[in-house]
Amino acid sequence: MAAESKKRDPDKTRRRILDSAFAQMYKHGYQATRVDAILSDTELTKGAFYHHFPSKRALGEAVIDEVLAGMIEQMWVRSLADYVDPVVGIKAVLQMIPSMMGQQFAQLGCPLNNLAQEMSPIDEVFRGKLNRIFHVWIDSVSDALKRGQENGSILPGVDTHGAAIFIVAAYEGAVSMTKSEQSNEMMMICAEQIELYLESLRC
Amino acid sequence: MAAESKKRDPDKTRRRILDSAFAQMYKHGYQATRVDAILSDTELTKGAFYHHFPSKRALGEAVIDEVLAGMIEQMWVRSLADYVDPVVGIKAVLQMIPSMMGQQFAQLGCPLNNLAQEMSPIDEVFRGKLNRIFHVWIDSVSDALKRGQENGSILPGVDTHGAAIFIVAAYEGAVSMTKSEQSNEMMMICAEQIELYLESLRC
DNA sequence: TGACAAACAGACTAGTTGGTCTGTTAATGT
DNA sequence: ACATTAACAGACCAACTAGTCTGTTTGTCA
Repeated sequence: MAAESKKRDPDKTRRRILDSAFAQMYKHGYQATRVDAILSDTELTKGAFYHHFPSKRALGEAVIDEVLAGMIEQMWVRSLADYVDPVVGIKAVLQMIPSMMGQQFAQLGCPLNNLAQEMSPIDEVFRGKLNRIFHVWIDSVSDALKRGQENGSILPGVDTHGAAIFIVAAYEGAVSMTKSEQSNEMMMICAEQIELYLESLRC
Repeated sequence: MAAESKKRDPDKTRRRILDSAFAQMYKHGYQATRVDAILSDTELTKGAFYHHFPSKRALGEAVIDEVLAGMIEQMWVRSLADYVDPVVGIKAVLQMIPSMMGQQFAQLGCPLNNLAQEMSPIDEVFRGKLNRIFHVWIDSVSDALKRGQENGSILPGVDTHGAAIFIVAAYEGAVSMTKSEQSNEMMMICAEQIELYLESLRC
C-alpha cells in the first residue's frame, strides 16, 4: 500500500515536530512560536506533542541541538574541509548558502544568529548552546586559515582566530542587513568587501 | 515644593512610557514586551497608558520614531560630522559607543538591529521604519567617506556607498557576536579588524 | 492471542495579555 | 466660581497559550 498515513512512526513524528518547530522559530523566534501552530502545521495533537517533548522549552533546546547545530556543521564545517585554499573555500561557501536556501535566506536571515540575538540576554541555557555552535563555526574557519598558513596560501602573520571571528561577524552583519532590506543586494555588496578582506590575508 | 509627584505632566508621562517601552523592547523584543510590565515599571495604569497610545503597536512605532531614530542620529550622524578625517571619526565612534552604553551594550546588543531582526520578516511597517533608520546611518557614513575623498584622506577609487554598507554590517556583526558571547572581547577583536579595513581605504 | 507499553487523541484548565469601559480628578479658559 | 476637557484610575473581558489528564489505538513480545 502506498497510502500508509495511519501507520505509526514515532521517529518520523518527532522529526516532523522538530522541523515544523524549526520553521516557526526561524520566522517568528522562539518566544513567539506557538505550540498550537506547530500542531496545526503537523496535523498532530497535544497528546502526540507532549508525548515526544515534555515542554516547549525542551523542544526549543532540541531544535538547537538536533537541527541548528547540524545545519552549521553541514554548511560550514564540512564544506570548508574540502578546500585546500581557505580563501577559495570561504568565498565558495559565501556564495553557496544564499543560492541553496534561496529567497528564504534574504527574508529570514541566519537561523543561528536570529535565535542567539533573541535569547542571549534572557536565557543562559539557550545562550550557551547557541554560543557553542558559533564557536564550532569560528573554529572551523580558524582551522581552515591555519591549514592555509601551513600550505603557504595565507600570510604567516595573520591572527587566524581573530580573522575567523571577524569573518563570521562580517558575514552575520551582511545577512542582517540583507534581512532588514529584504533584498540580496546587500549580501552581494558585503560579499564583495569580505572577499577584499580575505584577499588581504593571502600570501 | 520639591515633592510634586501628584502634579500632572502629560509630556513627561508620555516620555516615561516611551522610555520604559524602549528598555523592555531592547531587552525582550517587541513581541515579548508586555504592556502590563511597562505599567508596573512606570507605576501608571491602563487608563493613563491608553490615553497616550491607542495600542501596543502604536507605542512600538513611536519608540522607533522618537527614541531609536534619535539614538542613531546622536551616536553616528552627528558624531561623524565633527571629524574631517572619516577614518578617525569612525574609529572614534566605534570606541565611544561601548564605553558610553557600558555593560548593557555587550549584553543587549544594538537596539536597532535587535528590532530589525525580530520584525522584518513579520511586519512591513516596522521593517520600513527600521530600514529607513539603517539608511540614514549608512548615508552618514557614506557622506563622511565622500568628504574624505574631497579633502584627500580617502582613496578616490573607493565605492563609498558599498564601503559604508559594509562598515555598518561589520559593526552590527561584531555587536551580535559580542552579545552572543556576553563579553566585550569579541567587540575588541572585531574592532581591530574593522580598523584594518578602514586603513585600506586611506590614501 | 492476549497482556502491556508506547503512541497518540482531544477536552479541559489556569494563567496571561491586549484592550475596553465607566468613572474620577486635575488643569484651563472665561 | 464654574463649565469643560484632558489626564488619569482601575475593574473587567474575550482571546489566547502552555500544559494536564483521561482516555483510545497501535505495535510488540511472550
